[in-house]
Amino acid sequence: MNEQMYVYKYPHPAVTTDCVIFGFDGVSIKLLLIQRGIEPYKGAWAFPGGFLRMDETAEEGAKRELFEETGLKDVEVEQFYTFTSVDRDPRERVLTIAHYALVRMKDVVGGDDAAGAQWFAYDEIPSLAFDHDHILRKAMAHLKERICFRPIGFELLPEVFTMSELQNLYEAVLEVKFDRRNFANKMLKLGILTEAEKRAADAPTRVPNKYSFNAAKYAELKQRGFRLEF
Amino acid sequence: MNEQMYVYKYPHPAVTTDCVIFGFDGVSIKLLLIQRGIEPYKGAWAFPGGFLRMDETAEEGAKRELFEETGLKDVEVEQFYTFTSVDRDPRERVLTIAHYALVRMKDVVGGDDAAGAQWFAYDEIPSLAFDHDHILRKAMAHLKERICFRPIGFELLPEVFTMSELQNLYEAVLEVKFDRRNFANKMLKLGILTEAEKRAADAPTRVPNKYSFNAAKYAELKQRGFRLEF
DNA sequence: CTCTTTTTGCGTAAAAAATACACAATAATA
DNA sequence: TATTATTGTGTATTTTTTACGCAAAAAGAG
Repeated sequence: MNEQMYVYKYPHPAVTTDCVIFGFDGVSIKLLLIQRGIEPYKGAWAFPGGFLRMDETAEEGAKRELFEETGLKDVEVEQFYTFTSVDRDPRERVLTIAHYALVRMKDVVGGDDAAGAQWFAYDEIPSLAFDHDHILRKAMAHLKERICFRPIGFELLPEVFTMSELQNLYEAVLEVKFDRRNFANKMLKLGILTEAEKRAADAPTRVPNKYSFNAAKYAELKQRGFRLEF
Repeated sequence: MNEQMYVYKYPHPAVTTDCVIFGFDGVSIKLLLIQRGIEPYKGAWAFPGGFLRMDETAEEGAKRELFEETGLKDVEVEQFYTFTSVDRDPRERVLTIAHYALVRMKDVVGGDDAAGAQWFAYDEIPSLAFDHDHILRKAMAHLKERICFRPIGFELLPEVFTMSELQNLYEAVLEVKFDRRNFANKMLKLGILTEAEKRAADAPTRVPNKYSFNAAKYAELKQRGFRLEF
């Protein structure tokens, strides 16, 4: 235990990072929360996160905390907003640099294990610690915007999926319904889908076609962006 | 002069806010810079900004610093990214919460007066202090994205303007050229333009039509967003 | 096991939107 | 005074979007 103190000539805020982690179970969007073990808000649910260290960037800090609290690693997190309300933390002035990430739900090891990390559907989220309700709303809005500019399926869906699953994902995020044929046409025209396991043409069995993402084209579109109009 | 010190149990970063201010002179996009009066980077050009106070949000701090350094007030600034590289400031660990705003150039009082604030065309910007080159690139990318989702003309153009001026603005930001008739059609269809000072139909004088923004519809579109495809 | 409901594959016709493009008159510039 | 650039005006063509029906198979209900 060391009693070192840090002294500055001017007041400094504390800085934390938080991670809003989105998943998809085939039907609806889920969020990964942890139950706080310490005060303040002990016992309340919150987004994984914690104090930034002096030798790491915000992104590095977000990834580190995410791993420590949920076991998730090798996740691309992206900063989306810094929350700076003066009284958002009862202890002292604390800013939080909020990040989000999309993950396959099965990649989270102890879904609801000892780690205390657990998935919640968006409309079943309990009251959250700090201003995390606010962060949640902003993150959701961010995801809604993002889905129209960059593909998001690769990170959220299993390797191989059906067109309906993809459509369900888009409908869940955007909260709208699409015509199934037009949706498929639009997606296929983007050129990021590969038809996987083509059914034998002679087999008249009516099983949904399976698709996977063409990683190269997906990455290119994600990089370059596009405009999806719905 | 007070010698007060601020003591924390854990190290805290310093936090600043910066403002990237965009203007438009009818031909090209301009940015408002100030010349630093103190070390580090004394004499170098930089975006207006400074240390966050403990009793203000980032947005409030950004506006305050902007006013102090350039005289600009009543400007809507919007946060777009927080820069957290470990060594971005030689003095100590400093994060900066970067904001941007669109203003009419004439609203800046002493354009290049004692205040030391001055407009620079994007491609004539000198080497900047800190990591402000980096901030600049990110801000520019941000503006490019934003122009496709929200109208930006109202903040940058004079009250009354011609269709060519509006087109020049879009071409300058997006670095492309449009067919003048198609551009006008697209803009008019958005419904945010009002034809100002309609020329007498009998006056065969070939002077450009003047437009202004319909503030209500502009605000609605800005709020709701849209998708401009070019 | 049978019946009902839902999902799937397949493609086209109609409507809407985007694009390319010409000419004559005026204003600005050389 | 001559040359160049800008402005107003509208249409034909191409491309994109949208709405939509049917029959077979799978899944679910009873």
